[in-house]
This record gives sequence, C-alpha cells and structure tokens, in this order.
Amino acid sequence: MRHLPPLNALRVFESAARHRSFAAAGKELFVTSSAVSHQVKTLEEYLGLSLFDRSRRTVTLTAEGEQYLSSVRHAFDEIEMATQRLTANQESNVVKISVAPNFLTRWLMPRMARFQALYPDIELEINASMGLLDFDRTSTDMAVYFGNGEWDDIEVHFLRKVMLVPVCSPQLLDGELPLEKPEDLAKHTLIYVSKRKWEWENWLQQSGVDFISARGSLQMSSGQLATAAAQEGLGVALADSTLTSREIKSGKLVVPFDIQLDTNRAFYLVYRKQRPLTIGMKAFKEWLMSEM
Amino acid sequence: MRHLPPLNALRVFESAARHRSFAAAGKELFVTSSAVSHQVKTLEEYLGLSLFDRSRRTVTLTAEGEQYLSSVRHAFDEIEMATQRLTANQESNVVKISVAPNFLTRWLMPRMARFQALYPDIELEINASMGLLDFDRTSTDMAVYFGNGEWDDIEVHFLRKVMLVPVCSPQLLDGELPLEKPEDLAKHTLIYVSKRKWEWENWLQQSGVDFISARGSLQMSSGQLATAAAQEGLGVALADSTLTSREIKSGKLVVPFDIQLDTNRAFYLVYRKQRPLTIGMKAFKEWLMSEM
DNA sequence: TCGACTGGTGAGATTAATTCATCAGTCTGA
DNA sequence: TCAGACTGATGAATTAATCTCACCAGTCGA
Repeated sequence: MRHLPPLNALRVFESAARHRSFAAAGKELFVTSSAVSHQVKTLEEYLGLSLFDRSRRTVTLTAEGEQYLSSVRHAFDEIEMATQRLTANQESNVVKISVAPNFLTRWLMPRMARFQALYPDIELEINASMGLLDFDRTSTDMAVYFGNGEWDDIEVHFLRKVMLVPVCSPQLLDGELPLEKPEDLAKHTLIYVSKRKWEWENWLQQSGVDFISARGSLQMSSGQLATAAAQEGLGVALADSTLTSREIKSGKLVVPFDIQLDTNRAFYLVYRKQRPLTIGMKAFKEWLMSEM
Repeated sequence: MRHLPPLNALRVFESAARHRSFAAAGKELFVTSSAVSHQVKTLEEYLGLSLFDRSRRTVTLTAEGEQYLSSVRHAFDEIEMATQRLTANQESNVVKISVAPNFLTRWLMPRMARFQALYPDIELEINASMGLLDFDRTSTDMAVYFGNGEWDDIEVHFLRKVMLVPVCSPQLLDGELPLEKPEDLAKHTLIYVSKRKWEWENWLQQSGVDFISARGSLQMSSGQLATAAAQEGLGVALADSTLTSREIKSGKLVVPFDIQLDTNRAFYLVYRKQRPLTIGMKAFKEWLMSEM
C-alpha cells in the first residue's frame, strides 16, 4: 500500500517550481494562476510544510521545495519517457543516438554519408557524450559506449576492440631526439588520458621497458584530445589504430613502434533492455554491425 | 511543457497492476472496483492501447502494461521516498544502514554493543549489501561502501584504508610445505576474490616476486568468503589487516609475511547528497568517525 | 501615484471521479 | 449441473475535486 501525495497537485507544483511563477505555470497548464495557488496550497497542507517563499512580488522555492522539485522532476521524467516509449510509433524513422566522442568523430562521421545513401528515410539525431546515460529518463534511443562491456540492465552489442598504438606527429619522429626503440620515449613527452593513466604503463611493460621516467607528461580528458595533441607535435599519445587510420594514412600521424596494446576495452552498441526496436533503430543497428 | 498522462488514473493502474486485480486495487484505494475499471479505461484510452487482458475471470497485464508498470513503479517509488524524506521527523532515532558484508561482520558487529551503550535511544536497522544502491528510490538512510571513493551525486566520508596482507591457517604454516619467503607461495593455493583478481598479482610484484605459477587457485565471490576459506586451511588469501585482527590475535589466522599492499581502496560512509541528517544519522556518523 | 503586474482567498461553477444498479462471464462446491 | 460467489464492464446519477470568478493586498516601474 502506497503513500503518495495528491498527484495532480504535484504536477502543478512541478510546473510552478520549474517556472518559479504561478502565473507562468497556469499558462502552461491552461488554468488560471488562482488554480495553481489552490493546488500548491493543497500540497503544502498535505506535506505540512511550505514549498514556496511568498515574500515580495515573486515566489521562490524553499530549501525543502528545491529538494522535492528535483525528485519530482526525476520521477515525472521517467513517467513521461515511459509514456512516450509506449505510444511511440514503431514505424518511426528518427533515431536519437548518443556516441562516444572519439568514435563519433573518427569513425561514424566519416561513414555517415554511406548510411544516408543506404537509408535515405532514416533520420539520425546524434549527440556526443562520454559517461553512461539513463535510458529511463532520457529520450535517447541508442548509444555507443566505450568500456569493458559490463553494464547492468541494458542490451549490449559488441562492436570492435580497441587496440592502442603510440602515435605522434611526423615532425617529432624526424626531430633531433631519436625515436627508434621504446626506451627512447624517455626523452619525449607522454600524453595521458586522465581516467586511463595505466595505459602507458601497460604498453611500456608489454614493450619490455621496465620503468621509464619520461621527459614530461601531458594530461588530456579524452582520447580524442590526446590524439589531437599528438598531431600538434606536443608528444606521443596512445590511440586506437583503426580510429586513427585516416590520420596515419594521410601522414598527419605516424606510428613510431607498431606494438599494439590489447586493452580489453571496446566500443559497444547499447540500448534499453526489452525495448521494441523501431524501424529506424533496426536500420542503424544492422548497418553499424555490418560495417564492423 | 510536459506531456504527462492522467496521474490519478496512473495511480489506479499501478495498484491494479501490482495486485493483478481490480477488486484488490479498489480495496487498497478505498474505492469500488467499478471506479478502478473506469480509471484504467481512461488511461488506456489516453495511451491508445490496452494495458490489461480481460479474458477469463481474472485480468492479466499485456506486454505493454508490464513495461509500463515497471517504469511507473520506479517513478512512484521515487515520489514516495522524496515525500517520506520531506515529512520525516528530524528527531527520528531509527537509522536504516546498508553495510559492505566484510565490514559488517568483522568491524561493525563486534562494536555494536559499544554504540548501543553510548546511544541507547538510537535504533539501527542493518542490511548487508555489496554493490551501490539508489538512495532516491530506497528508504536506506546511510551506507558503508567499499571502493575507491569515486561515486557521483552522493556525500562521501572516508573511513579507513584497506591494507592487504596474506593470511592462512596456522596448520598451513606449520605444514610440510615451507612458507618462509614469498616465493614459497608457488607451492600453495592462492585464494582470489572474483572481481579483484589483480590483488595477488600486485602483492607479488610489490614483494619482489616476478612471476608465480601457484599450485592452484580458488575463487571466492567476496573478501569475507576468501578469508573464511583461508581460515579453513584451503589456501592463502589476501585480507585486510585491521578487519582480520581479531582472528590474527586469537591465532585462527596467521600472517606468513608482513608485507602490506596499499590497494587505494577503502571503506566510506555515504548518504544522499544535501540530505538533512536526523539525530539518529548524526549519532551514527559521529560514532563511526570517532571509532576510526 | 497610477497602472500593471504578482499571488491569496472564498464562494460558486465546472469538471472529474466515484458509486450504484445492472449485466455477463467464470469458477466452486454441494 | 446448477446455484451462488466471485470476477470485471457499463451507463446514469451522485459526489468530490478542481477551477474560475471576483475581489483582495502587495510590489515594481514609469
């Protein structure tokens, strides 16, 4: 047996709190500000505390109101998304995708034209984002994650492994300091990715270099930035060999030592569990898997 | 501007779906089954699909209804908890705590009597659980987590570092196979914790043992079980030195080599961000920190 | 200082929710 | 096997929740 507050009053509160105005909430809900006032009062009486400060001409949320708003918002987001999913057209041809930045710029973007040629009716709405996202409370249909593939409560499809090789600008390789064997890295700047500092350590270990005290180090927040920094000649970075193949072919980046580090990390296509796929989602999934 | 379904109808649906019966839902909501029927119908008309199968005498959820229920439930849980937090008595002296199993049995339990002597009015409701929990949708007040301290959106307080030492039963140490230097571990069974397999590797590396091919290995799902297995003489495990100090003092476990591995992992007291602490929570927090 | 805002309040009007009466089907047990 | 006790469905009537209206006070800017 549940103990829920009056839900209609809650809806009115959420709108009023979001707008920080009873009048604006009234407009959104197609009622008068008086109705909003009544409903907020009902909720406040139920809770036994005030959610708004009513001094001055404008209303402001109390600390309690602020707290409550964030929870109520979360909950309403979820209800809204669940309702949207349920009533969504299975024939929908718009797919909202969230993609790991490196994969987006270096893999997906260059191949977008091919997808559009194959599926001219499908419209992709792409968003770059790193971390995990909440499929319950966002309208994102699918995502490309980077990681070890161990995520709970979502449908996970393996795309491709990430194999790291050192990359740097050709100028650096032709420069004064030699870069002929892994030990020579000691004289160069190593470019790290903040949250994956162990990668250089592992690569050096695999390359038979026991310990190295590099000349300097540079820290970047993403693999994409690390690769860009290497391209600018700022040092040597570890980058995925296939994602940077274009830069390597065109000579913008060179691989001083072709020693690949198997990271146990990979790119994965993920989406909400048990979600019936729309034709747009099916098309994107099939194309993505077939391009691998 | 939001697009929410009729919320009162949603509440009725949730109850009916939970009970898998309109009559039972009516009883819970103090209305007739007729009212339930009307409301469910309203919701179904709004969504444009049926949520219940009405064949036979009983109703069953359709696939869509099942999907919808889980989301609606989640959302209502959150509203319920937010409301409960808001109306909760600040003077409450009941604290619901979720504790990492190893910490619970080896640290908290032995000291519980001391807490109760100091705060006879405070009532602890303890729950053992490993993973992370959702403070938004559960009624747990505080938790003791084991990990690296990097968790988002929660209040984190450091408790104590975990320093690992090898432990085994005294019988094993006095047995036929020597255990005098780290290299001797090669002749014994190493007990691993499933999700922290790297620990033995790190310890051996720190002890100056390059590579070791142990006689066998045993995998346990938690540190608690690994320590118990070591106590039974099944092999050598890595255990936290302070958590196992009682067993070590009493001679149930011995430390063959006093080489401690700093794991960068620790125990932390955590709770919901911005949550105003009840007097019970304050008492527990203060006591816990002072016992460290 | 006046108008144009803000939100608050109580009474009445409107709309939504519930009950009631009735119907049909299904399962149970005498 | 057939009455009786359940299940839920439905439309009209009733009740309860919600909203509007009219009026209030206060604040802000011209």
